[in-house]
Formats: sequence, C-alpha cells, structure tokens
Amino acid sequence: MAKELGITARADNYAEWYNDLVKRADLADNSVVRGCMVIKPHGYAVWERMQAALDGLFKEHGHVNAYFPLLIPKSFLSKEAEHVEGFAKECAVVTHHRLMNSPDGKGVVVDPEAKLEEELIIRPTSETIIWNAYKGWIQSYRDLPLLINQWANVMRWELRPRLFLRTAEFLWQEGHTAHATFDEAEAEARLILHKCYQKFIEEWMAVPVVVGPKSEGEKFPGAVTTYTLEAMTQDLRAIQAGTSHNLGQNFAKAFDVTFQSAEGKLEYVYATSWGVSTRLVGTLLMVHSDDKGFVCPPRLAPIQVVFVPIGRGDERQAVLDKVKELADALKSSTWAGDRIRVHIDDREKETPGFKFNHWEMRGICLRVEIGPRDLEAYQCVLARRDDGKKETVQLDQLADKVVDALGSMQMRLYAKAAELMAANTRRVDTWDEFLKAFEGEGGAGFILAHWDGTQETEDAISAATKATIRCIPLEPHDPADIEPGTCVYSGKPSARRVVFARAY
RNA sequence: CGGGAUGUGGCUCAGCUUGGUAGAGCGCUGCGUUCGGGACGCAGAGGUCGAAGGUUCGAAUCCUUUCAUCCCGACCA
Repeated sequence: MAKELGITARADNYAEWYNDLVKRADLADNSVVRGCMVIKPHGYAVWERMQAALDGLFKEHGHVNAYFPLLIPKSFLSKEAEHVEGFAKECAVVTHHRLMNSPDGKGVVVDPEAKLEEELIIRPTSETIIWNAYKGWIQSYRDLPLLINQWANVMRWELRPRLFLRTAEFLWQEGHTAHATFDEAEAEARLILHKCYQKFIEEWMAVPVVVGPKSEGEKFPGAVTTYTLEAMTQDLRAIQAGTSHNLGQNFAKAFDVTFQSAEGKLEYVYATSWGVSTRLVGTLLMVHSDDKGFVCPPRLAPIQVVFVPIGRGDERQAVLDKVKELADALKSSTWAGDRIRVHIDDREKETPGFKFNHWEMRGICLRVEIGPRDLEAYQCVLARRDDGKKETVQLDQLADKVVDALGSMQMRLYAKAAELMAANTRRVDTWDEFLKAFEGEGGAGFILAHWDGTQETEDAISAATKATIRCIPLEPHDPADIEPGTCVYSGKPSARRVVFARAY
C-alpha cells in the first residue's frame, strides 16, 4: 500500500503514527484554540459507549448522577493547601463578564467596567465546589454515605497537548462520595478501582492494567491514598487509565463538613473522589491499533459489522436487497447483551477496495463482502479487523459466525495486550542495569525494582532516567516481589518492588 | 516559561537565493466509463501568499515589526 494512502508506521515514528491515526480514523481534530479538541462523531461515539458502560457500573453500585457548575470562586481553591498547589499553575481564570465594541471600531474588547468582584476559576476538577455544596447537605450519619458522580468537562491549561491523551479541556466523570468512617471511604475507593474501573478497562476496553496505590510523590494533591490503573502502550510506556482517591478528612476539614454520629458526636466526614476521562480513548488507540488504523474492541465499537455490497448495474440491486435482508437479521441478534451494530456502505461512487480500507482505518470489527458470485453460491466473505483473516460463510450461518467472531476478537485483543505487557515487565536489581533499561528515549516497559520509599530517591531516579514510579501493585506479579530487598538506587532497605516506567 | 523552526487553495508542499502580479499532487464539484483490496477520462470550482508597515515603476520573493502554529526541553490525567 502506498505510504500516502496509509498512515505512518508505528515502527517508523510512534508519535506520528498516533497523530495520523486520530485524524485518519476520523476521531478528532485540533481546534483553533491551542490544546482544545474537536471530538468528531466517530470519536464521540466511542466515548458514548464508554460512558454508557461506566455509568451502568457506577449505578449498579448505588451511585447517582448530578451536575455541579463549571465556575468556581477563586477563594475555594485556597482552602486546601496541597490541592491548590497541585492545580494553581494550570487554571484558567474568568475575570470579566462583558465585551464591548472596540473604540477603534475593529472587533470587540473586554469591557474594563465589567471586572468581576471575585474572579472565577474554570474547574480543573470539582472537589472544592462539590464539598462546599456537601456542607449544606450533610448533617447526620443518616445522610451518609453520599454517592454522587458527575459527567462534565474540565480544563487544565496544558502546554503540550496531544489529542485525547492530554488536552486543555477534556471530558470525564468525577465521583465524589462522603462516608462516616475512614474504612468505608477506603472500601469505596477500592470498590470503584476494581469493580468499576478495572472491570471496565479489562472487559470492555480489552486492556490489561497493573493496579495499586501511587507513591507519595505521584499521588493526587489532597489525597491520603491515590489508586491508579496503569496500562502499557505499544511503544512500551505506561499510561494512567484512571484514578481513585481516598481523600480522608482533608476536604471535609477544608470545607468544614461535619456530621453527627449515632452516638451524638460531631465528626468530619471521610471522602473519596475518582475519575476517568477521554484519555481512555487515547489509551484504547495506543494499546490496540495498528498500521492500518484503529482497532476497536467489539464491546466499544460504534459499528461492529459493515456490509460492503459489490456489483454494478442489475447485479447491484439484487446484492443490495440481499444485504438489507442480512443486515436486518443481524441487527436483531445480540452479543454481550447488546444488539449487534450494523452499517451498510451502499455508496455508489466508491470502489469496494476503497471501502475496505476506509472501514479498516475507522476500526470497524467485521466486514461482510458480498457480490454476485457470492449470491449465486449463497455465501459471503467475513473479514476480521484484528488479524485481517477472511472466511467464506454460508448466508444462513452469518449471524452465528458474527457472534463468534466478535467474542473471539474481544478475547484475542485482551490476550495480545496482556502478552505484550508480560513480555515487557521485568525485574531489575542493580543501578547499572536500571540505567541500561532506560537508556535511549523510548519506553522500556515496566521495570519492577526495589525502592527505599523516600521522595529523594524517587526524584533522583526520575531525574536520571525520566522513569517514574507508576504504581505499587496490589497484586504482585510474583510473590517474591513483595519480599524485602535493597533499593536499586540507594542500596537502603526496601519493603518490596514497585513499578517504574516512562509514562504518557 | 527557555531553545529551534515554519506560516502560500480544504490538506501536503514547490516558487523566494537572482522582485515582473501564483503552481503541483491529493481532496472537492459535474458528466461518462468503472466496481472481488485505496479506479480512470474529460470538464470545473477554489488562494488579496499569516498580519501591519517600509523599499521599489512593480513584492509571495528584499527590509522592519508583529501574530500564530509546530518541534525539543521544565510541569501535568
């Protein structure tokens, strides 16, 4: 295939490949405002599938949705010292509320008369505005737990944006819960981590993750514990797919949110917050896609099966009639609890070959090719996006074959990603070896190494290698990983191995 | 915020050194022939060359200023 028709190969330039992929798969575009992204219908459809699945999981565990405002009084951010330090550098600030015609007649200017009494921050996250509201909602232990989620946009003024992976404005969900005890909050943070995020990422996205707390240096500002789910991209970097925080009483104290216990005592509530964002779309792309474009796991694919009718003239109509009949039958079949999502590409001006490439680029899972010859033989050709294999199928078996193929594709994608992760996760015991692992610019997989637990060591390692501690796995790869040893950098005692990697 | 580069139809770029009033490929529109892995022919549409000022008979091209974007570093989901 000619290069100009395809996209940059992963092996040639991974970053270019990713940019090409997002654009050519018709997922998103850069906006005129730096760092902002236009999510196109096809990309948004993937996000909608993600939203639907996650929303279902949250609700299954008793959470409800609400919406809190975009604008936050500046003073709210000064209430939690650590928290503000984490976000202050990337906040957009609203200072005025009116424009006027420019005195020189050219365009509009900010009306200096319309300066706000108190400046407003465009939310980088909603902890502060939500905890201010919760203060009014919570009086008694009977008001707890409070289990609320919101789907929203947030803004963090990013200097180096990349579509989906890091944009100034992004879409996400943020859960904010309040509890009577620390243990309850801890259980909530873990519940979301495993039963919602890990389940969704593994079962829907077909992406394996390493799960566990962040180090002190990497945790969310204002959290007691931050849990993370780390995936591995095809260029062997780590990418954080989601976070769940046990916030302890930090925000309750900052916003003075107390409740009266059954014993009549006044106590600060315990909190969690947790989120995943449109970055998940970027993660999905990074993990599964190939040099022919987007590869989408069937459970998230906006279109699972595309029909490409072949033929012209009189033949064309006969083929098209049959295709409509087959597509209708397929649409009433189900897989993974949903109706199968089908599209017929009946455009007349494009050739079949063009359509094959077109839909492969966009990540449609299965393609049904059917032409006059097939019609005569009561068969069609079923092509898979993941391995490119084609199979001739009797028409009356199509629905069964499609269901089988979707299932095996979902599993195969997970297995392939898990293999890559396993093959690129290794133990390193000496500083020389560690440096060697991270020489060069690219990703080096997940390195399991001993760490003395200090911030100084973490900083020194990161300065020397650009690798950071991604995660302290809850489930060790090997029982030996949680045995004591000596720090790979300082030689001091270490309780266990942690995961180091270069990250997105 | 520091370092480097680039701004020319929708996209990728040529033209600039040596000033003479704008081109190619792709894409787009129409018609016809095609149709089992990115078809072809013919006919079209589309650009005050990032912006402002200057030099000149004449500026995409030379000079000054300015804006924007991209890449590389420090920070982040």
